[in-house]
Amino acid sequence: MAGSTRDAIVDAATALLDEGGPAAVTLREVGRRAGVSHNAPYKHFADKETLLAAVAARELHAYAALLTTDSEGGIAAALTAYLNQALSHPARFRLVFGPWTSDDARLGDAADTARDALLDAVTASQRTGELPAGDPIALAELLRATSHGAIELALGGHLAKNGSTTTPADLVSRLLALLAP
Amino acid sequence: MAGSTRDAIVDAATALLDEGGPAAVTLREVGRRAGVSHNAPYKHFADKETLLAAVAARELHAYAALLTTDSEGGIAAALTAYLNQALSHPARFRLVFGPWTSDDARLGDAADTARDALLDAVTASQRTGELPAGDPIALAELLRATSHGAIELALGGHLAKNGSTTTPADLVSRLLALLAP
DNA sequence: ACCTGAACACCGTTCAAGT
DNA sequence: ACCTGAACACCGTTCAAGT
Repeated sequence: MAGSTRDAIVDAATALLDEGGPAAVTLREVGRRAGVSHNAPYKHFADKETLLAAVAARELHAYAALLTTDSEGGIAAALTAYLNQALSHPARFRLVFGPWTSDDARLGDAADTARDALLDAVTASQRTGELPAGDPIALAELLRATSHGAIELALGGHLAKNGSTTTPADLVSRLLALLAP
Repeated sequence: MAGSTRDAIVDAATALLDEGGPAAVTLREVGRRAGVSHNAPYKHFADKETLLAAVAARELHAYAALLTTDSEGGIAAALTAYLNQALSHPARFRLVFGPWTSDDARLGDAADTARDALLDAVTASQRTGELPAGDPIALAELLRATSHGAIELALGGHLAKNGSTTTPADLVSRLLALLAP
């Protein structure tokens, strides 16, 4: 079972992150859950940050897969899948797009894969007329910015305040309506 | 000098946050810089999180002030000021809109003040015709979501990649152009 | 009311040693 | 090649005591 311990470590770290945020991810508890000693992770990852980078990379690949699968339903379906994944795994979302001191190569590659998947969904939707012509990169960046901001505001409780019942999906829908040719 | 020690503590925490991110804000270093012992902060704040909440509340008031002052130049000027403040103090931005386990009352009030200031800028711009009629709250939320997402992507290095030179200001400008009546 | 110094529990990381 | 147990430095927090 090559990499079985490594996988168990990443699984444990992801579960702890989901349960209690970054503060709950201690190498001691990770080791305990993975059935190894508290410093066995150092045989697989340089340090805690590199372990978290592996968790983030895995999540970025999940985003890429979602965007690819659901882009057949157009950009609206792809973005809906993106929002759902982010909102149901908030700690992972914040980890992925939070501050990274070291630039792990795997993490950068995973980020590129997710970005490319969104770009493909945008160009496909331009062909079907769901989105207007023009630079697809700029279009993808605008869609992503609004989606991320909506997610962040929702996670922080800054949305749906003072009688407002706005959801991230509402904000993205409105942007798509503005963009529609 | 009532509150002088307290101010020195908040100042030191803010400076450490700017210099090295949240990890650099240790109560021991805060105390050292403020000229007090490493646990004097506990006489002014319940714990580290409450101290950081004070830093965040202060920054939120700065956002509110910027939005109020520059809203005379219309929503474009107000949002430009917002982007500039966020991009020049990235760690504070992430602290303010990051995950909060406790809901400090001061922090909630400060967030409301900033949100109201943006809302005022929006309604003013609706009067001058810079923004279309319609629910100003929904409009403010859309503008804020796009601004926040653009800031987050820029801070994470996900913008201006692969030959793209997009800035947060570009994305917000594009949204404003789409919204213009 | 505000502050200090010692102490405690916990965590990331390193090291010598085992298989 | 992978893992363990002891050890070190550092941090948040608490406590008894001082002014």
